[in-house]
Amino acid sequence: MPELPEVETIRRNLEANLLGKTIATLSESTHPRTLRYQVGGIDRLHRDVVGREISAVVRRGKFLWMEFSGIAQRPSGETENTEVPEPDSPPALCFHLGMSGQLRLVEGASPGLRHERLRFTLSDSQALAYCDQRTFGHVETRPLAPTADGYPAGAGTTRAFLPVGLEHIARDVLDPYLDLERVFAKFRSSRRAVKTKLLDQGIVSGIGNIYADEGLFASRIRPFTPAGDLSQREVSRLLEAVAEVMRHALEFGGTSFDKLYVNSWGNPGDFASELNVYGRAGKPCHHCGKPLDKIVIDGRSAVFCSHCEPTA
DNA sequence: AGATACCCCTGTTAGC
DNA sequence: TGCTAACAGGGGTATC
Repeated sequence: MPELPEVETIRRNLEANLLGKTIATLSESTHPRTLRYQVGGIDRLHRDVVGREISAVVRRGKFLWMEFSGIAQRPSGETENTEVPEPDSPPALCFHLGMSGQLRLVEGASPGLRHERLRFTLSDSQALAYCDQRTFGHVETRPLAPTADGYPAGAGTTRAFLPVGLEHIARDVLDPYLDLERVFAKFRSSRRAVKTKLLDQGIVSGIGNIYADEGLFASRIRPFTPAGDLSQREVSRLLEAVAEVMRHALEFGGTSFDKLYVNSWGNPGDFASELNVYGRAGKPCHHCGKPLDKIVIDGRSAVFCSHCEPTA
């Protein structure tokens, strides 16, 4: 289940291997759910990406997108409709991996991977395969528009352009331009569980169930504490704890808890063995040895240590 | 606008 | 042993 560290691991894989390359072809077969947000369907996707040179691989929270250079390199024989001028900036190719999406770098002629939904072959015989077992993920092109705050849109770019439709996704917990005052205000004004607020991608993005539980444990805050009961200092400590766990996880290549997450080379991350609480309900706390508790908060499981997380 | 419920999907696991 | 039911997860949508 890819969260920020897993998506960032993939982003770095792709950035190191795709910059400057051109998308040569796009597989015709796909899964309808994968393209459910693609305006114009696969034909439009094809038109938006084939012949484009990848100029950046960008991430905000759990969303990933590729920017293309301005001039399309159409295969010979295909002509552009000169009645319609190229826009200043081509649409971005956007990915959300959901809980089982994978972006894999493979040989262009290699056989299809399990649950492969799309394949972009590249100018150099490589290909990018998009796989998704549970089809919670999606792929689509979106026009770019200036960011509301004027700062770079996310990790991997200095350009302040965000795909249209992602404006509601807040900056993530590792983003230097995250609006902390807004986060504090959103927490302060809510009676909902702090864990629920952490998972709200419109407040601060990139956090899923794993890193929410781990961050709460690290900052010794119980997940069901009403967000508004926390002091600004506590919220600040919590966000820093989440960020620290994520930076640590990034060094391990992310968390592969149930083998659904692998990097672009098909390799799992190594952070699962470092987890303190997620997936460890009933097992002894690594700090105090007491069995970890598991509760349900707003429909999501939450594992915590009632001894080590005293703030309630 | 915030809270809430529900939906999508499938491989794995728990329980009978 | 073999079946069914529950479960996991993120985010979009609809309703209040």
